[in-house]
Amino acid sequence: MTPGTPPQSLVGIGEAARRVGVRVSAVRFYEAQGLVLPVERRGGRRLYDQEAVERLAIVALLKNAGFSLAQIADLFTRGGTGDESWQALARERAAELGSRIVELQRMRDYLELAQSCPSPCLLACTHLRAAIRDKPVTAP
Amino acid sequence: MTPGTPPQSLVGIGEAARRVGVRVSAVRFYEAQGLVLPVERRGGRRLYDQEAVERLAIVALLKNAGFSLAQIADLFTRGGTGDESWQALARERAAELGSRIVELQRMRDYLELAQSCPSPCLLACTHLRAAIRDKPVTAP
DNA sequence: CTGTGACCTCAACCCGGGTCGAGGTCAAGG
DNA sequence: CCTTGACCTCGACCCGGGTTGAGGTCACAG
Repeated sequence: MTPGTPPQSLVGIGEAARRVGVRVSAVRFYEAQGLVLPVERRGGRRLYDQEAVERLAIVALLKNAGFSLAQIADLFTRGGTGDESWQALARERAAELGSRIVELQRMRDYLELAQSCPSPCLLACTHLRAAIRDKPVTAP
Repeated sequence: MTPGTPPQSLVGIGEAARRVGVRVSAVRFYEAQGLVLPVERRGGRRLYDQEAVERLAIVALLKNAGFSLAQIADLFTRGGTGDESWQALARERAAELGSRIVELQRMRDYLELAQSCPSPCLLACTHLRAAIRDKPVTAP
């Protein structure tokens, strides 16, 4: 073996899934969707190196952040330059996340206000009523 | 007609849905799930008053904030006092929302960093790699 | 009287994102 | 030798959250 190449520590699908915190079935599913690949197969079995496990972890991370599998695939398959670069897409997504965050913050604020509301039912809570009156409930 | 009772302005399901920004089919679906009810039916047709439309709007709002229909139903059907009060549940949900917000903020920060990353592919982006190394990628 | 439009019910279907189970292969250990 | 455990494939199934379509009922306009 060429010197300087350590054992690489390949792991099976079970171990890979465990490390990333997803189920084995999900890993296979992601593979079927083209999101992740084992570095190699030995006797039919998938083997993952550090790189591949990290890729899986990135999928899990993005998914957890609310991206759909299709969006993740899109991020992965784009090139690094131009208008259609992955950076451009990342910018878009970051902006979307930004507005999502603002929405959630408003919601959290309402819920916190609501905690000190004496109404016997959430539906009677004036804070929540206020929340919906802020929005285009009664639209154009 | 008793004096002092204005026409109440009842609207049909189409108008109610339009005001809240959801589809008619979704309104019926929510009704089937017990989340919302028309104030009355005339000749089989659902009629909604301001109150009912607001309730629908609250459903839409909560859903948009990431609550499942079951969670929303739970919020609605709880009483106003004690350990199982809707306020208590609102507190829990607010806390969950809080951690969700933090996660999303981290993700947004990573994506923003990533925009200035020269890698030809997102998978090579060191910022994102950093993101996953912060987490329990390689677990216990 | 006949459209047209808004509404009704009910069952079937769709999509995303997986999960499950049957039936089979392999390697290592007792 | 035989079991055990981890893995394989493939097709069926599940759940949430709706959407669609067929077939029918109204009310009002022309």
